[in-house]
Amino acid sequence: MEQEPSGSGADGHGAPPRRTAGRPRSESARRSVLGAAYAILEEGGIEDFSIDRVARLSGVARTTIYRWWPSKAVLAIESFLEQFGPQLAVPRGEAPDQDFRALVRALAAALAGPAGRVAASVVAHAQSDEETQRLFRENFSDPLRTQAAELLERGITHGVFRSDLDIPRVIDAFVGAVYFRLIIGSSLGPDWADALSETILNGCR
Amino acid sequence: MEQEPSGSGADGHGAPPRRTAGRPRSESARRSVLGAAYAILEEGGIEDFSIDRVARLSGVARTTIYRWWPSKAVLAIESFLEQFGPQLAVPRGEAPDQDFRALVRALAAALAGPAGRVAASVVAHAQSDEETQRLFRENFSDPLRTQAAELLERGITHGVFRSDLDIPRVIDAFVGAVYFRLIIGSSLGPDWADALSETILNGCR
Amino acid sequence: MEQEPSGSGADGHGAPPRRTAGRPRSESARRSVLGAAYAILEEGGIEDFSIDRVARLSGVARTTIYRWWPSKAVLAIESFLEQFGPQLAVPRGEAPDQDFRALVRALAAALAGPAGRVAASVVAHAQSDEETQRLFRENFSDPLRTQAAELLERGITHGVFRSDLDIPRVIDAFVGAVYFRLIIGSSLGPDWADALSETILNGCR
Amino acid sequence: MEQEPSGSGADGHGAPPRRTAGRPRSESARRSVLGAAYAILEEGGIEDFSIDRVARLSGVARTTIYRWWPSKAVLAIESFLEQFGPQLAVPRGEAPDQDFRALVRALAAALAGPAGRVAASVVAHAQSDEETQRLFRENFSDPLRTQAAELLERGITHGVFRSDLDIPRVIDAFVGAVYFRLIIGSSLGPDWADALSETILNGCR
DNA sequence: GTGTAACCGAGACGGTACGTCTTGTCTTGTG
DNA sequence: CACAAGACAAGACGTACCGTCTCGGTTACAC
Repeated sequence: MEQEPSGSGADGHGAPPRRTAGRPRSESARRSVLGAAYAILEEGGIEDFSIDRVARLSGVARTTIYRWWPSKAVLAIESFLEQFGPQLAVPRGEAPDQDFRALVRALAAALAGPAGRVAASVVAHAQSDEETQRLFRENFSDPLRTQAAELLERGITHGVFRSDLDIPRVIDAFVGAVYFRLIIGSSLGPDWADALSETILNGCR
Repeated sequence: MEQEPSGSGADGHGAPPRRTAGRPRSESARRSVLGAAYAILEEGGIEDFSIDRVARLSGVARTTIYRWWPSKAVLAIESFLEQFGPQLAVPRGEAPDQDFRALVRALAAALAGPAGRVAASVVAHAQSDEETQRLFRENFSDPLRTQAAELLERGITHGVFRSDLDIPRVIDAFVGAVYFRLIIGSSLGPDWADALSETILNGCR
Repeated sequence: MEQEPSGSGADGHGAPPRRTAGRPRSESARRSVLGAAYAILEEGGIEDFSIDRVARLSGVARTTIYRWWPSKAVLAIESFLEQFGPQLAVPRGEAPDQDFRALVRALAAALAGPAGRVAASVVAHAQSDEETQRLFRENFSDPLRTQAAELLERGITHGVFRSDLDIPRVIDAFVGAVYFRLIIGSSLGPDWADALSETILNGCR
Repeated sequence: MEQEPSGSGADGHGAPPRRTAGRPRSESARRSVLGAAYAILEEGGIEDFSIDRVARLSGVARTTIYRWWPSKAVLAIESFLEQFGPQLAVPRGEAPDQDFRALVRALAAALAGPAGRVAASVVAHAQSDEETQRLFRENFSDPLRTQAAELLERGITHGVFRSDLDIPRVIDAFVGAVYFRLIIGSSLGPDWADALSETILNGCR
C-alpha cells in the first residue's frame, strides 16, 4: 500500500522515477509511523492505539499521518501487514498431509506469539471498516488460502486426498478454528494444532 | 445477569423475597438500557456504540448506566446476549448427522442476519477485555459447544460417527469456520452451511 | 437555630413541651452532622464541603440531612456558628478606649486561627444565599455590632469619645478592615490590630 | 493576561513579533469566552458559573477554554477584571479631603451596580484559590491602594492630614468597610459613603 | 396493646459539571 | 509541496455531587 516506486531500481527501463513537483514524501517519516504504530499495537492492542500516540511516539506530526492514512484502522492494519505479511512460509515437502500439518502448526505458532495479539486486535477492528477488511483479505487471508489450496490440490493429484474434496470449506474450517481460538483467548500450542490437523485430514482422505 | 432470586420458584420453603433496604432497582430502566444498547449495536456496530448514546436513546441517566455496567464492553455483550442467547434452538431428531447439518445451518442463519453484525462487533471487542471474553464464553460459546458435543456423542453411540472422534476439535472447526466468515464479511447462506457440514462430517464417519 | 422548646424550662407559662406525635428527632444525629460539617470546613474550606462528604463522615443518612438543612450553605454556616458563636467575649473594663483595643484584638485573634479560614469560606458563600446571609447577620454580625455599639456609647457618656460620633460607621470601618484582611489572606496579628485601633480611635476622640 | 507582545509598539527595537509556529490563538474565541463568562457572572453570580455554561454560551469548545484557563476561578476573575479593571478613575482635585470623599463615593458607586454582585462573587471565591487571590490583589486591590495612598500623602504634604497618619490602616478601614457592606448585602449609597468618609477623615486631621 | 405518625438508614434515579482524551480539520511558518 | 507545530470544534470518557424518590425498620405518643 502507498508503495512508492521511487526507490525500486527495477523500473529503470525508461519510465523516470516520476517525481511529481514539490517536496517528496519523507520515507523516514513513513517508516517511523509504521514502526511506532506496530510497537503500540504490540504492547497494548488496538485499545491503546491512537493517532495521537503514534504521532508522539514516532515524532511525526499528526497532520502528516492524516495526509497518508485515511483512518486509524487502515494505519493499524498496514503496520501489522508490513511486519507480519512475509512471516508465514508455507512448507513444500513430499507428503501433502505432512505439509498440511506443518502449515497448521506454522499458522498457530505465528499467531500464538505477540503478533497474534496484534492480529486479533486488528482483525477484530477490521470487521467495521470496509477498507480494512479488504486490506486484510487481500494481503493476508487470500494469499494464505491460495497457498493452502495449492497444497490440497497437490494432495488430490497425489491421490492422498479424496478427489471430491471441497477445498474452500476445508480451508474455512482450519483457518477459522485457529482464528476463533485466537479471539477467544484459548491456547494455540503445537499439540492442539496437530489434533486439529488430524481431525480435518480425517475428512480429506 | 443481576438475577433476582425472587422469581426462582425453587426456594418455596418460606424464604421471603429478601428485599434489601433502599429503593429497589428499576427494572424498566434496565430494560430500556439493554434495548437501546442493542438497537445501537444493530445499526452501527460497536463503532457507533457509546455510553452517551445509550443514555440518550434509552432516556436513562448516564450515571445509572455506570452504576450497573462497569464498562461499555460489558454493556454491549450483555445486551447482545439478552437478545441472542435464547435464539439458538439445537435440533434433536433421529439422525445425528442430519441434526448436525441443521445445527450448522441454524448457527449460520442466526449470524447471517443483523444479529451477526452485532455478534461480530461484540466478539471483536471481547478480545481486549477479560470480562467480556468471559461473559461471551460462558453465555454463548460454552452452551453452544456443550450442545454440539452432546449431539456428536449421540452420533458416536448410535454408531454413525467414528468412535475415536476428537469432539472439541470438530467443534473448533465448524464454529471457527462460521465465525471467521462472519468477520471476513463472507456470506453465510444455507448452501455454504451444508457444504461445510458435509466436509466436516466426512471426517466423522 | 432549630430551637428545641422541649428542655427550656423558662417558658413554663403554659406552653407544654409540645412533643408532636411520631418519633422525635435524633439529637445525636444532629450533633454528628454539625460536628462532621465543621471538621470538613476546617480542613478544606467550603471547596471540599459537600453533603455527601458530611453524610459519609457523620454516618448520618443523606436524606436525614436534607430533611433538616435546606442547603449546603445553611448547613455550613450553622455548623460554623455553633462552634464560633460563643467564642467572642467582649471586654468590659474601665477605659473604653482600652476596651475597644481589646475588642479589635480579640476579633482579629479569633479570625487568625483555623476558625478564620472557616469564617472566610462561609461568609464568602453567604453572599449568594439569602438565608445564609440572614443567619450570618443575625447570629454573628449583629451581636458583634450591638456589643461594639454599647462600648462606643459608654465611651461617649464617659466623655472619652466625641459626642457626634457616627457609631455604625466606626463599626463598619473596623469590622470591615478585619474581614477584608481575612479574605485577602493578609495577616491579622496583634500589632496590626493595635495599629488599626489607633487609627480609628484617632477619629473618635 | 496572556499578553500578546505583538501589538505593543514599544518593542520596536528590532524584536520581531516572534510568531511561534502553528496556528495562532484565536482572539475572537478569547473574547467570546471572557464575554460569556462575565455575562453569566452578572446574571447569576459564581453559583451559576460553570465552564460548561461558558462554553455553551460562548460557542467555544470546552477544550479550548481549558487550554487557556487553568480553573474556573481564574476564568471568572479574569473576565471580571477585564470589565471592571479600568472602571475606577481616581479623582485629583485641589482639596485632598474632597478627593477622598469622591474616591469613597466612586468605589461605593462602582460596587453598588451589577458589577458589585460580580465582584462579591469573585472575591468570595478568591479566598480558596491562591492564583485567584493573587490576580485580584495585583490587578484590583493593589492599584486601588496605591492610588489611595498617593492621595493621602498629598493630604499630608498639604497639611490637611496629620503627619503621623498610618496610611495603610486608613485604607484598610475604608476599603474594608465598603467590601464588607457589599458582602453583607447592605446598601452602598452616596449618603452612606459620605458618612463613612467623614468618620474616617475625622481621624486624619 | 395496637395504631399511626414521623423519624432514620439505605440506596436507586435523573441530572449537571468536572477535567481529560481523541478525532479530524484548520492555519500558520519553515525547508 | 511536504512537514512540524499547534489551535480548534466536537464529543465520549468515568467520577463526584446534587436533590428527589422509594423502600424497610424504628421509636414515640395516643387510643
